[in-house]
Amino acid sequence: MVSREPVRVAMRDWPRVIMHCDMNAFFASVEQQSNPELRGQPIAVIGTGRTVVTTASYEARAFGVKTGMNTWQARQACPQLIFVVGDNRKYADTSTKIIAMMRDYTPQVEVFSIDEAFLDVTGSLKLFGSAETIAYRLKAQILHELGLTCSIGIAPNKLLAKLASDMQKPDGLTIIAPERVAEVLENLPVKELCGIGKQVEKQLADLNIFTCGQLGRASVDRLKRRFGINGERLVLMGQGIDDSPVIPPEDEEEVKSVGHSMTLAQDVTGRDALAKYVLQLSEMVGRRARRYQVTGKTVHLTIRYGDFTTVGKQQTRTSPTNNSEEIYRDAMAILGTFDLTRPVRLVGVRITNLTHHADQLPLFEKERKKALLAAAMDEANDRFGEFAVTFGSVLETEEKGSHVISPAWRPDGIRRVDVK
DNA sequence: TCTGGGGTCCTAGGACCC
DNA sequence: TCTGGGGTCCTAGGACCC
Repeated sequence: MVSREPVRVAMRDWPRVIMHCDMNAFFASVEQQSNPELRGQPIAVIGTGRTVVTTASYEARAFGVKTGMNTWQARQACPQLIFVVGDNRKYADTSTKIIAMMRDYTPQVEVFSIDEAFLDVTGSLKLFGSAETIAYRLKAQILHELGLTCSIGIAPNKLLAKLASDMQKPDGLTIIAPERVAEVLENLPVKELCGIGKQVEKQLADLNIFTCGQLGRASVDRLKRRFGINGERLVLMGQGIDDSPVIPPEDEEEVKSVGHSMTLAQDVTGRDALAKYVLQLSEMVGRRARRYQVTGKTVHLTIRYGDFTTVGKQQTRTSPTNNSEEIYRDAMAILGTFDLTRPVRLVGVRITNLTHHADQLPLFEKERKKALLAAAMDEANDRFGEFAVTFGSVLETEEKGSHVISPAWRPDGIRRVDVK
């Protein structure tokens, strides 16, 4: 069923041959490669401020260090743990190199996150022999050039390829052939499928559905009543059916929202104290929106109180904007409607309802000046680093938007990998 | 010293218009 | 004057993924 050793599977008979490649402990492995002293050591990649473990090396995992632990918990699990503050640029650069290697085998590469990708290699089999050959060559190339390992799953669709890549870690290669699908899924807990989280798992358990086998045999009508339009998809997932295509970056849908949020170093009370964070976030959002050439008609502000209750409000404008000051003004107007006598832990600003613009300047003098000023500030920021120049009190804040990192973080340029 | 950050999609209710 | 229904836009919140 699931093969550890190479098996000669006649993949040319498969309707589609999909690979999923998942980098092993990506951030931690990159750090261990760039600093030999960290190799073989238990390390945890973290952010700054109130942070959690983003990635633990396999050495650290052996002690029970897990993603999502705070630093105190991680230290408890492994006293000799070495903490490394993550470096997004480094991971983005490495990721870009890996994507480029993948594109040597097929243009059909979907960047799922900074450390995961799907490849549709159906059309590449003739040239390279088999998907296994491609997988081995890709693994060897990534190991040789970057010193990194990955786990690869090969299956007839994305759902199963992703499941397969998860089955052997690190450095695995797992094939789920069409004729083995039913066997693999029969006793597999539903939670193992990508798309089924804790809540769906619980609701399925209420219906006495625990395994994919049971899910696949469930009544579509019954699941539709519980899950609405997702009911049918769930049954199909249980059967291992998934027709979703591999979508290369150039065919990706346009981005639908742009936002930033930050957990503050300490809980903060009061509008005035929060204003500078809202300002900084608005500037970050505006700057990125301008870089993407999008404007947003709706501004969202999110607040998380010290007790972790999270509230948000949105406000739709008469005209879309990507101007930091305008975003800031709207965000502050929303902020004023919340109870700010309670300690606030997190603040977030986001714009949605986006319009995508061609490269052009506004028609009216006032708007044109604003846009030119913003463009000049963007250029300075790009050259001198984030937040070197801004219109306000951002420089007074201690936290320079410490961009806490995540393996799912999409670096600039990854979304739009050049075809050439 | 519990609990990060950036997204997408879905639901459900209300306003408003035809 | 009263009634129903569909479409669109908006808002709040939550599930889920990395």
